[in-house]
Amino acid sequence: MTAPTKPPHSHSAAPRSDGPLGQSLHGAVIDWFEENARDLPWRRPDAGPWGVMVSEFMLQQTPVSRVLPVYEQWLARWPRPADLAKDTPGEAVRAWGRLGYPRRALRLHGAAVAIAERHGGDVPTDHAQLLALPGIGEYTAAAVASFAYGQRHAVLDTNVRRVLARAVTGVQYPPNATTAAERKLARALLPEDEHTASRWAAASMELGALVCTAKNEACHRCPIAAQCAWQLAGKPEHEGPPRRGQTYAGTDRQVRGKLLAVLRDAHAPVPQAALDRVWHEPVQRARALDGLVADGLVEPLPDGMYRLPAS
DNA sequence: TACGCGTGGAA
DNA sequence: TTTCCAAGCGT
Repeated sequence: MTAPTKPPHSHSAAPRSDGPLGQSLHGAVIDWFEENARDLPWRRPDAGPWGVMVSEFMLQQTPVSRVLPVYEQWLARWPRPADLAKDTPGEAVRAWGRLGYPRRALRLHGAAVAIAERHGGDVPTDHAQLLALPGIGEYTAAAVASFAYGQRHAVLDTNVRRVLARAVTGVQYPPNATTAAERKLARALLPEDEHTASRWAAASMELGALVCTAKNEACHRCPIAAQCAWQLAGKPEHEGPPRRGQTYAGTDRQVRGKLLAVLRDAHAPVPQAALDRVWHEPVQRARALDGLVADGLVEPLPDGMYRLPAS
C-alpha cells in the first residue's frame, strides 16, 4: 500500500455535544487516523457505495490481506450491483475463491439482485433498507451508511468493541457476544456531528485493527494510552471462562469446504464420484453435501451430477 | 443466546 | 504442531 489518505476536512471545527469522555477520545483518535490510516481501495473516493458494500461483505471474518486481490477482481468484473445481478449465483461463489464462508457470496449476489429490482440499481442510503438486504446485519448496515454515505451510526465491530472494552470499561476483551451495554456505550460516545461521527467510526475501527489488537497490543503507539482505563488499571488479564475457540479439523465445515473447492475448480457439472473422493466417511460426506444443497451453494442435477448454482 | 458457517497466516 | 484470530450473519 502507498501513502495514507488525507481527508479534506478536519474534525476540529465540528461542534460536539457528547460527553466529556468522548470528547477526550475523538480528537486524539481521529488525528491519529489521519496520519496512520491504511490506503485501502474501498476507502478511496472512487470506490463508491458498491465498492464499500462489497468490501464489507468480504471483510466479515476475513483479513484485509486476503480480501484485497479478490476485491479488485470482483469490482473489475461487476462494477455495479446490476452487473452482478445479471450473472449467476454460482459465478459469484466461484469468484469468491478461498475467502471462506461462501454463503456470503450467495448473499452478496442476492443483495445485488434486490438492489437492481427494488432500488433502481443504487445501494440504498437508508439504514433500515440496508438491513433488509441479505447478508447485511447490524454492523454492515451501519458501516455502509457511515463509510459510503457519511451518516452518523454506531459502527460496532470486533475492533471497536475491543477498543471500548479497554479504553472505557478497563477490561482486556469484550464479551463473546455483543451486549446491550456495549451498544449503549457506543451510542453515548458517538459524536453529535455527522461528519465527525463517521470519521470516529473509521478511526476507532482502524485503531483496533492496527494498535489495540487482540494479541500483542502496541500501547506505546496508542494515541489514547494516557486515558485508557485498561492501561491505567495495569492491564489486568482477562478473567473467567476461556473465550470460545473454533475447532475445524474433522468438522462438517471442513468437508463442505473440500466439496465446494471441487465444484469451484470445475467448469462443468461434476459426477458424484468426484465428490466422494474428498472425504472418506460417507455419512458425514452426505450430510455436508446435503447442507450445501440446502444452503443453495450446490445444485444437484437430474442426471446425478452436481454444479454451482445457475439460478 | 449459542451455534454453525471457511480459510490461511502468525505466534 | 497447535492454537488463535480475522471489518459477522442467520437461525
